[in-house]
Amino acid sequence: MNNDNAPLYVAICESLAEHIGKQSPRYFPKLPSERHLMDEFSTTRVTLRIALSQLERDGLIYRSNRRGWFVTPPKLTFDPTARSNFSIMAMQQGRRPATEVLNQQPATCRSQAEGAPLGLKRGDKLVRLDRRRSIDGRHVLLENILINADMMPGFAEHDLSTSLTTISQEFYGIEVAKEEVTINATALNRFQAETLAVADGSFCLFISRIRYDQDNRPFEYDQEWWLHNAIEIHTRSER
Amino acid sequence: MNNDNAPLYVAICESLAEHIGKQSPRYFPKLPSERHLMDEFSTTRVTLRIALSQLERDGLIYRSNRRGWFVTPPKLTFDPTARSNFSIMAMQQGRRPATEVLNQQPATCRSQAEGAPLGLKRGDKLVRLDRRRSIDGRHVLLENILINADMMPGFAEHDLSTSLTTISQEFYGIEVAKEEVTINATALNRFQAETLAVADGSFCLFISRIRYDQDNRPFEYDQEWWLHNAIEIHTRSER
DNA sequence: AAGTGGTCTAGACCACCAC
DNA sequence: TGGTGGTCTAGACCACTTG
Repeated sequence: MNNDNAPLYVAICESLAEHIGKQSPRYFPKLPSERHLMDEFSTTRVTLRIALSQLERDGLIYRSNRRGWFVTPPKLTFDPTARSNFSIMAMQQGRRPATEVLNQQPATCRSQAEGAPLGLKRGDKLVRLDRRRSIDGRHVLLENILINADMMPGFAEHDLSTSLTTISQEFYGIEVAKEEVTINATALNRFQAETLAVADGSFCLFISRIRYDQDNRPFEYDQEWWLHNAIEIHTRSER
Repeated sequence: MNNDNAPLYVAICESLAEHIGKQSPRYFPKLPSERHLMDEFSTTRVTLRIALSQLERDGLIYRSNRRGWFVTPPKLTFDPTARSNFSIMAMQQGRRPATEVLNQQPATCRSQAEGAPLGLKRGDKLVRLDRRRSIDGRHVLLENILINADMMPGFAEHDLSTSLTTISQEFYGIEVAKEEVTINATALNRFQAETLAVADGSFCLFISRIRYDQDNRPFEYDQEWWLHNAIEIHTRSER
């Protein structure tokens, strides 16, 4: 059955993975407790947790902080270059999206470094916006957004739980003419992990984006941290 | 100095991270042995390894299998939609690239599933090509490539450690007219990890790519596993 | 041959979540 | 309030790398 020379934790992984694979593709239950699983596989908690961490890396299971381990739902397919947005894409894929505004403040640029992506200097006006987004009730994404407030006066008075691109278009006539996207694999810091209710250091995809208008002026800088098991990026290029 | 309520492993992370940050940006040494660090921080190996794993997730350090922990060199910036290739991009960024052909065989399609990305049926001719690519002597990328052999007869007779796109162009007049790219965060399996000389289950970015020619026929299916700390994806889209 | 990382055991205490 | 996950201790043996 199992490769005899493989470490114990690999055998546990395989056994759990097989078991999860048999589940209904629409049912994503909590796993039994660590102590229960430890007994089941006749091992210690340390070893069991190595196995669980491995399955977490593979993306098969995830943990909700202090609540336990759960089977991971399917990833959301996301095209960073598409003329779409989070909510529309989620609903098109039969999922239930939600957006919460965590923090929303008209402010001024704190430093040269903060303003650099938007070409702003210290003291220039901007809007800071932090949002948390969920799929089917599970928090999957944290966003820190900076907006050039001089280009869009009164921006913070709109309902910022909706599509920012739509607001830019309809109220300010600003279109996304160019976009620069950067993708990195990294880990959540303590605060981010807490906000998403996952373990400190959870793996994530960090996507940052600078949006330029028709006159090639950067007007929005977007930083997104996605749980690594919640997103698949799909894009296409024609030449 | 440290947050008193933070777990010990977080304090160890911070201390090591600070120390690494002070290093020269061109020097990427091996860390002291785990037992040495365990003494230095007056803790046990289990706890120390949690800290090291955390720094590994952050991308600050990596491990070379059974040889120890090392400071991570800068990431390679990679544009999957650019008219460029691995070697050119690496050299442009002042790095020393290398490519090894691990396996190269003219063969036939084994199953419906294997041939699906290229629209091939069981028994159709294809070329299987596995390559390993390195930056400055460090293995960072594993590739499994399938090529439609009927579209490019004798493909396997070329030097397949060079740019496949160039071979397609120069010998068969086939250009990349469209590309579909998928990016997932996942983990290496045992075999892949061994081939890259890293620990089983190392975190990676999985990039798959289907290339279509001028007549919209898929001719190459490329699967790439990048060490997560070796690559940053950067792309731009104009509208 | 010595030392290293990879794996594993058998416990422990605490803070938090769900009942 | 009981059980859970989060964290930590103090050992151990083995396979492999390095000198």
